[in-house]
Amino acid sequence: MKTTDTRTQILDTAQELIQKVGLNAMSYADISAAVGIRKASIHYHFPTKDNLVAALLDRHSPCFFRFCDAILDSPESPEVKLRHYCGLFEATLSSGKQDKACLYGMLGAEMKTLNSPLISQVVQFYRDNQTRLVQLLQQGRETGDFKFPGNVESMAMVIFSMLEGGLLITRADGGVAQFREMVEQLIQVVKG
Amino acid sequence: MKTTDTRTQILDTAQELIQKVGLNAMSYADISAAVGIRKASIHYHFPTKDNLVAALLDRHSPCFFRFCDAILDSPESPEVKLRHYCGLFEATLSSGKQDKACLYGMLGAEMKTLNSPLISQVVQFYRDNQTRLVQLLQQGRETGDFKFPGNVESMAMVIFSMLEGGLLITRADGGVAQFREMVEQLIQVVKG
DNA sequence: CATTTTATCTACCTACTAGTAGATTATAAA
DNA sequence: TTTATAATCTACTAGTAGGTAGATAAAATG
Repeated sequence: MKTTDTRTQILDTAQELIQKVGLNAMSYADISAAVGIRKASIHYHFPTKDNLVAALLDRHSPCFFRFCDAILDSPESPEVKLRHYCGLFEATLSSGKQDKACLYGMLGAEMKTLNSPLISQVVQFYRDNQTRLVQLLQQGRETGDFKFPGNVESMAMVIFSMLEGGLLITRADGGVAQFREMVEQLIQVVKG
Repeated sequence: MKTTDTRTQILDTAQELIQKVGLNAMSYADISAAVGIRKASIHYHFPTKDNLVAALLDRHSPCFFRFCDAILDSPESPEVKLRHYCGLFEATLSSGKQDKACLYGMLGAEMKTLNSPLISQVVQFYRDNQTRLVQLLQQGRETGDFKFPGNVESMAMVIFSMLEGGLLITRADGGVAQFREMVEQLIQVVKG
C-alpha cells in the first residue's frame, strides 16, 4: 500500500498535462496543484522545466519501445503485429477522458519553442518508430501478407504520419471509434 | 506602392507565428514587435486574443476552400486533383524558412486550451476537408483511376490525418522532400 | 474651419510565469 | 544522540502575459 514517490507523481502529472494541453500551456503551478505539493518542491526534483521534460522523455521512450519491440518480436502474423502497433497509439486516445494525444505529437507541434536537446529527443522518437515500421512492413512483404506498391520506407512514413495526425484529429472530432476505423482502412490498404 | 493596412499586417503576423510556435507561445508583444506598433494598438483592432484568432480563421478558411474547390472543379484527372490537393499542404511547409506547419494542425494540438467557438471553427475545417476528400475519392473510383479497398470515408480520414501529421513530422525531420515522397507513396496506394 | 471618428500612443494593472533563497522538517548514518 | 542529508516549506524575485485608461494625433465629415 505504499504511495508512489513524489518524483514519479510529478512526472506522471506533467505527462498527462502535456498530452492534454501541451507543454507551453502547462505550468509548475498546475503540477503543484495536482500533486499536492508546493511549486518549490517540484524545482527541487527538477530544477528547470527542460530538466523535467527531458526526464519525462528519458522515461517514456524506453517504455514505449519495449512494448513496441515485444509486438515486433512476437510470433504473430505481420497483420496482427501492425494492428497491435497501431493499438499502442489508440491506447493513448482511449485512456482517461479521451482528451490526450501522443506525447511526442504534442511536442512536435511545439517544436520551435523547444531547445535543441529536447528537439533531438523528439526527432529520435520519430526515427525509431520509422525504423520499426520499415522492419514490420518488410517482414509482411516477405511473408506475402502485405501487398502494396512503392517502397517500405515511404509506406512507413505514411503510416506513422497518419497515426500521429489521426490522434490529433480524432481527439477533436470522432474519437476513438473514428481512429479505429481509420486504422482498419490502413490495414486493408497495406494488405493490398 | 500602398502599404498593407495594419489590421491585415496583424493577421498575417499572427498567422505566421501560430504556424511556427503555436498559439500559446505567441504573444501580443511578439506581434507588436514584428508589425512595429504598440501592443495597445493591436488591442484596438482585436480586443482579445480570441477575437484575433477567430478573425484569422474566418479569413483563412474561405481562402483555403476556394483554392481547394478550384482544384476539385478543374477538368484534371482525379489523380492530378489529389496531387494538387496535397500540394496545398506541401505549400505550407515549403514556404518561408520551412518552419511552418498547418494553422489548423497547430490549433488542433492546442485544442484543449481553446474555448468552444474556436474549437468549432477548427473542427469545421477538419470536416470540410473530409467532405472534399470523400468527393474526390468517389470521383476517382467512378472513373477507375482509383482502386483501393474499403470505403471512401475511411480512406479520406487516412489521407487527411496523414497530411496533418506529415506536416508536423517532416517539419521536424526530413523537410519538404520527405513530405513529397510520402504523398507520392499515398497516391500509388490510392491508385491500387 | 470645426467637429467627429479612427487609429495610435504612453503608462499602467493584475495575474501568472519560471526560478531562487533560506528556514524547517523528516530521515538516516555515525 | 548527534550529525548529516534529503525533502519540503514559506516568501520572494524579475519578467511576461493579456488587457485597460486615457491622452494624442491623423483623417474624414459637416
